[in-house]
Amino acid sequence: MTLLCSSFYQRDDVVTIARELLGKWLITEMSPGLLTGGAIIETEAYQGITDKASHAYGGRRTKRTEVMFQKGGISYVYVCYGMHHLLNVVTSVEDTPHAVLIRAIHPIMGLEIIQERRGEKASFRTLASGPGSVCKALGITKDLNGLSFSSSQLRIEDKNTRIAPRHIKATPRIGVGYAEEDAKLPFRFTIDPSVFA
DNA sequence: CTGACGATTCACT
DNA sequence: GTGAATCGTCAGC
Repeated sequence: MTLLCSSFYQRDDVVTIARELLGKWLITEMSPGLLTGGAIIETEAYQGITDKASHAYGGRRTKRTEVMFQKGGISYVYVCYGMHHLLNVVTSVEDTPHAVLIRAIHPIMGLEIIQERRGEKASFRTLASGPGSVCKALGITKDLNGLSFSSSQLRIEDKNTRIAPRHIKATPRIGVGYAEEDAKLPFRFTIDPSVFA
């Protein structure tokens, strides 16, 4: 296993980072030995203060968004609709609040635990197929906000899975209709899970 | 202190 | 495809 180094996260081009996170493994260990994780198959880039879809748009710096202004390589976890946790990867350098939303993973490790967390009814395909369900599947809550992605509890590993650019689809982001012209930007990146079959 | 709303999910039609 | 659930966050008073 290989952790990503700080120079991966601290680049300024969040769109490139969002593309390159595809195929990397996101892994949590919420209690000792209880590993759950899988390969990232969907991401969205949020381009800091100039992006109307971003929580940091216009340089808005609040208690919640503070962690986005820190150095890249840590998590930004927040609650949406009062019930879902969403996980972001903070990128770029200090005071440049770029972030990548992890929207879906292909579950690989700790499948029984993931199924238990998600409930019996969830099919394999939907175990971690949205940003809220990714967090539920991996046990991610606000407790992990601001944590490094090189932690034992929360980590991203490079398994050297090569994703050909032609397998990456770029489309507009989900649920950001309020962002006016920025809502149309092709900042959502997906790959087909069959890559891992 | 208050009101409005959201980077969503799920059950149901 | 539609609508309800549900509460932390933040701007404004």
